[in-house]
This record gives sequence, C-alpha cells and structure tokens, in this order.
Amino acid sequence: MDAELTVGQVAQATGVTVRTLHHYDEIGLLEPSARSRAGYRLYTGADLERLAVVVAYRRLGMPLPAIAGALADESTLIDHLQRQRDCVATQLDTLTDLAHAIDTTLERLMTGTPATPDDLAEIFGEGYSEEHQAEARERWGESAAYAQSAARTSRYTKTDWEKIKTEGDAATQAFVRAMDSGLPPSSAEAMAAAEAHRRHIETWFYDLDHDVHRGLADMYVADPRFTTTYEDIAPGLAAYLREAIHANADRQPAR
Amino acid sequence: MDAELTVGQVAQATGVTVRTLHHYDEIGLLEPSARSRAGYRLYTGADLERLAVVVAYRRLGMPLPAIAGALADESTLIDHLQRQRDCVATQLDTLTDLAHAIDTTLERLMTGTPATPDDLAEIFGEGYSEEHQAEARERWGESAAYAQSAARTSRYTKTDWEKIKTEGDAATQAFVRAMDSGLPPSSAEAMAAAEAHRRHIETWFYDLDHDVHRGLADMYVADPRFTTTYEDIAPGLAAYLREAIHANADRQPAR
DNA sequence: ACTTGACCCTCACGTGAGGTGAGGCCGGAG
DNA sequence: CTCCGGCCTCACCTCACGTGAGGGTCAAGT
Repeated sequence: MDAELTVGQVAQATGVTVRTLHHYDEIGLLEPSARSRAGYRLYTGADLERLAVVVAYRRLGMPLPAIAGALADESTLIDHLQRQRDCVATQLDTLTDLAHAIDTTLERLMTGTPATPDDLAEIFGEGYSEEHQAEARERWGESAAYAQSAARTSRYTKTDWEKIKTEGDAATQAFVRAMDSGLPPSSAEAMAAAEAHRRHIETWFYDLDHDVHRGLADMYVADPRFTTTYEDIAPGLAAYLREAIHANADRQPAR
Repeated sequence: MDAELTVGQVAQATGVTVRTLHHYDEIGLLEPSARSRAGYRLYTGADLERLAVVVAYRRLGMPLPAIAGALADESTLIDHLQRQRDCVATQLDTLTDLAHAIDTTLERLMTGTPATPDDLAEIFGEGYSEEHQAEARERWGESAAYAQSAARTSRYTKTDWEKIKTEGDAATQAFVRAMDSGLPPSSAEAMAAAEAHRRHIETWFYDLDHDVHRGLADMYVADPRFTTTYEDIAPGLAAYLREAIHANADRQPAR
C-alpha cells in the first residue's frame, strides 16, 4: 500500500526533475526513506508530502537551506501553508507596487515628458531610496538632460500631480461628451476640447504649438499603444480626438 | 556637462553593486561609453538609462541574455515598459492563483479533512511540470525565441496587428468548424488547422517546430489562463486543439 | 614631495540550484 | 541471453554574481 516510488516515477508524478531529487538528497533536504538492494532511491508517501512543501516554498523563491530550516522545526503542514500564504501576500504587494510604478511612468511618458532617470528611478525599486536619489541629483546635476527634466517636473508636488490628472481627465471627458452628443469633430465643442487638451500639455509639460499638436494627434491613432488608451474609454475616441485636434489646428491663423 | 560617473558612483546612485556593473560589462550587456586614461569605467546618462531598463527587466526574473536580446532591437523605452507591465500582470495572475490554491487547501485542512496528495497536488501547481517549465520556456525560455518575438512584434504597426488578429481568429474558427462537424482531432481538417496555427505563430512571432508546438498545445490544457481562452469560444475546444496539434506533429516525418 | 586612504583595475576562484553527459549496474520482456 | 530503459555515481558546465588577492590611481593632508 505504501507504494515506494523510484526517482523517475516521482519525477513523472510531480514534475520535479530527477537531478533535482538527487540534489535534494545530496544536500539532505529530502532523503528518500529507503533504498533498494541495488541502491535505487525509494520515496514513500510521506516523502512526497515533504517534497510538496519544499516545492511550494521554492516557488516562492526561498533558498533551499532556508527551506531546510523551515522544515527542521516541528511545525505542522498548516503552519507551513500559513507562512506561505503570508509570503505570497507580501509578494503580491510588491508586485502591485511595481505595476503602479510602471503605470505612472508610462503615463508620464505617454503625455510627452521625455525619458529621464527620474522616471526610471521608480523602476529601480528597492535600493533606490530617497537618499540615493538625492545623491544622484547632486552628483549628476551637471547633466543637461537631467537639469532639463528636473526643471519641468521636479517641482510638482503630489497635489500638483493630482490636479494634472483630474485636469487631463476633464479634457478627455469633454471629448467624450461631444462625441456622445453626436457632434462632429469640427464642432465648436470638440475644438474647444482640443484646445483645452493642448493647453493642458503646454502648461504642465512642454511647449506645444498647433502643428506639433497635429503630430501628437496622428500618433494617437497610429500607435496601438496610445490608441488603446483612448479606445478603452470609448470606442472611436482616438480617431475622434485626432479629427478634433486637426480641426482646431486648421482654424488657427497661419503664422 | 554630461557628467561621467565611475562604477562606485553609479553603484551609490542606483543600488546596483560594482561587481554587477563589471559583470554587465564583461558579458557586453552594458558597456560604459568611455574609459579614463587610467582605465576607469565612465558611465554617461544614456548608460544609466539603459541600466535602468536592464534592472527593471531583471527584477521580473528575465535572464540577462534575454534582456540583451530585448534591448538589441530598436524599440523605445515605452515598448519596454509596456512589455514589463504585461509581464507583471501575468506574474500577478499566477501569484493570485497560488494564493487561492493555498487558501482552499488550508480551508480543507482546517475543517478536518486530512492532507491528501490531492490537496498537495494543488500546491505543486496543477501540472507543475508542464505549466511551470513550459510556461517559463514560453515566456522567454530559450531567450532566442523571446528576443526574436520581441524584435519582431516591436515593429508591427496597427494594421499588422489587425491582420494578425483576423488571421489568428480564422485559424481558431477552423478548429471550431472541424470540432462542430464531429470530425476527430486526427482528421485532415483538424490537422490542417493545427498546421495553420503553427505557421501563424511562426510567421508573426517566433520559430516553432512541431515538438515545441506540442509543448504549447499541452500548456493550452494545463494552464487555466489559456484553457479558458479557448473554452469560452467552445467547450472542449482546448482539449480538441491539443489533440489536433499532437496528431499533426505525429504525422510529420521524423528528422 | 610624500604618504595616506579611498577608489579603481584585472585575474580568479566560490556559490546555489540544478543541467548535462559519461560510464556502468539492474530488471524485466522477448 | 540479449536488449532497452531506468537507475546509480562522478564530474564538469551554467548563471549571476560574491569575494578576495595583488596592484595601479587620485585627491587630500602633512
């Protein structure tokens, strides 16, 4: 009944490789309960249970000696599972943090600010502490690119960013309202939204004349990454936005 | 102006160790733009930017050669960030899955049901071997495949993507038609669909021989994320697809 | 001018978690 | 009795660095 399995059978059953089983035996993390006369490793059900815990811990990135330590004290399977749950929770936290960091960076890049180490600092994550950042700012202060971007965005506070976001959303919503009302992109409402969009970027990010604004609008429909941003809000919005921006640019006095 | 930093300064600023910088230089992943007369490595702002992307990819568990591949094709920072976002999303998915598995197992154990290998199987990760291994391999496994895919997809335009989508849908529909007609997965129609599927991936994404295609097919039934994609289209489609792909692979001349 | 100490360089070997053979025993089927 | 697949150990390879050893470099202090 307590069928004893050889390495190959365990490997087949669990997906762990034979070499891994050998390795675990070598380092004493999981020694099979028995050997055949010929020296074959024979694993019992209890061994498999232990292996399951090992694999679970390993999936969480725990080093094997640490796993051995965790298994050494006599705690129950439930204890182990609870610990693993906690570990998964913290990993989920850090990953969602990372996702947020990438999102905000993307958002900033999408709205036109050039790539600066400041943006990327967020991605550096652990180890890129505030003091590190301050240090970098000090030493690297002479760089033209850094100074340029620092001048633009470094003065924005958290509330500034919130304001920027709500203002940007408002501009987008103006487009949506105009479109939903069936108004053409060349309507006064749509063009007003386009002008608001341009002014928004100009006040907060960089100089944006109507011609460059056209280019930006074209990109909104040409580049799928930008397109989806708007299409997710409302289907057809990207194209509508482009037309409205062009219409708004058309009515400007030529210089 | 473009202040050039030595290894120590970069290390201080970014939290990456000096040895790591040496290593990246050795393997050609990040070679400093300049050296001082004394042979000191001198990193520019552009170097730091590249380093940031490298670090970000590395945090996601991507092997360095794969990172080199991803950086080799000329894609923008936004492309990289977007890819990283996707990757974080899938990692979040698998982690939440794991959390669920642990939760249900805990619940069962708490309510008195003894630990059965079945419970533990869940922790192993539902077909651990196929999923984990094949998935990692699939994600950026040989790193050649990933780099290849990354290099290709970064150049696709919006119309390309539309074409890819309709072509892919057509392949899927061929499977559905064959299945609905009651034809076995080994029928000429199903195998033709399988071959079309393989060619679709090969032309648009990466080289895919019949053996690797098998692995992909196995993942379609082993990985819930993929399974639902197909099951939502038609119940039983995932399994049918797998059988058809295997049948198609079987009839290929052995090399 | 000289020393000090922090920094940099290049070897070069160590580590963790296995992968990948080589060469040789075992065990059951034909 | 032979064969094939599975198992054994031994032993070196890999990846992403860590950790010295031995020695040059640079700015400051004496």
